[in-house]
Amino acid sequence: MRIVFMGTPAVAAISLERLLNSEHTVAGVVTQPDRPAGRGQKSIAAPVRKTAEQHGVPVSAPEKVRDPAFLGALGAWAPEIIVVVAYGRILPRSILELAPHGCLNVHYSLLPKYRGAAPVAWAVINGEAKSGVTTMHLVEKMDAGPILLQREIALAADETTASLQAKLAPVGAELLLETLAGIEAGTVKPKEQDDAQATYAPMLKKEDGLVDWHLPARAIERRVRGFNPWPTAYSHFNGQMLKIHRAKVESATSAAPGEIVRADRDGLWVATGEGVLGLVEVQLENRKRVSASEFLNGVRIEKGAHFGAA
RNA sequence: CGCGGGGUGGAGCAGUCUGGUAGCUCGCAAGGCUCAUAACCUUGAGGUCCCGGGUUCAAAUCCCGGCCCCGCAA
Repeated sequence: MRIVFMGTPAVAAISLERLLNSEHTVAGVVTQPDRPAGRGQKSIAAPVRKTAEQHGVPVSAPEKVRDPAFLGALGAWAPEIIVVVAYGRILPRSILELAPHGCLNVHYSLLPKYRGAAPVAWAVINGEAKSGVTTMHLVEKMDAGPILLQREIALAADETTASLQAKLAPVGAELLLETLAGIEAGTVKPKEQDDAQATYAPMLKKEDGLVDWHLPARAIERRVRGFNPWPTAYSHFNGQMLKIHRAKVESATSAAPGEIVRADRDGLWVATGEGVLGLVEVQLENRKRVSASEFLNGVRIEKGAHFGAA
């Protein structure tokens, strides 16, 4: 089929790569404009743009998706179907209805669960045993379109958003091809979602990473994994921000949430609302990430020291 | 020119403002103690204080230039 691909981050680039290596024709690619990023002010190109350019596929990166010039170019590519993978923008009806087969979306959850911007992270945060990928037709309501194909995947006990993302990306690329083949053959039948079963996975914010020590240790540990690689779980120690990259759970406790109950070669143990959280790998602001024992080598822990109060 | 922090024995850090014998925790080596131990005690090895200039009687510390790392913000 003749396809226009819309996407932005690395996960999307993997699907695009797969499409480019298939029998389908990618007529054009749409991605987010390069934005100044990084420590200096360097303009960083989105992964999808890099992939497209490596393959010599024309790229459009409109500031506004309703820009008439862009819509004209999109129409000129004459797609039979538009494939959308983590593009990062709500598409207007004019685009949803532009191609004969409409817009096909790859969503990284088992819809109707986890509709929204951060389905992978929330699946980890909520301690789900399984997640997956869903392909569906885009409609105007967020992630509510009819489902085409779906595939499950089990989460590991130490799953992070980063690791799950990495697992899901190739599965999504594969499911995308299957879906396209099914559409061509007329064998996949759209199935309406049961809206009553829908749950939402809102976009994460920087502040979400701030650890609430009143939560149970196991909940905090899941958040540490869910917020990896972004925004990263963090707390405050001696007035400085301390990121928590990895942690583990221990049961017993009898101290105020946030208080350091033990600091030895086994790690840095902090009391929570329920149970004790062992910090395994941390990073003080402006410092490199280090193991708990290395961190403790350089800090002096006073009796009653605690996390939380900045 | 987005804001800011940092580069000190193998690791993590203090010391830099108020120049003058390089310090702490850990690791490592040797010895001791112990039924025993990642425990404890003693001793020891190990450092171009990122690089290059400058100021000074004297620079980890002050000044100029460079390289590298990191946090914030995007």
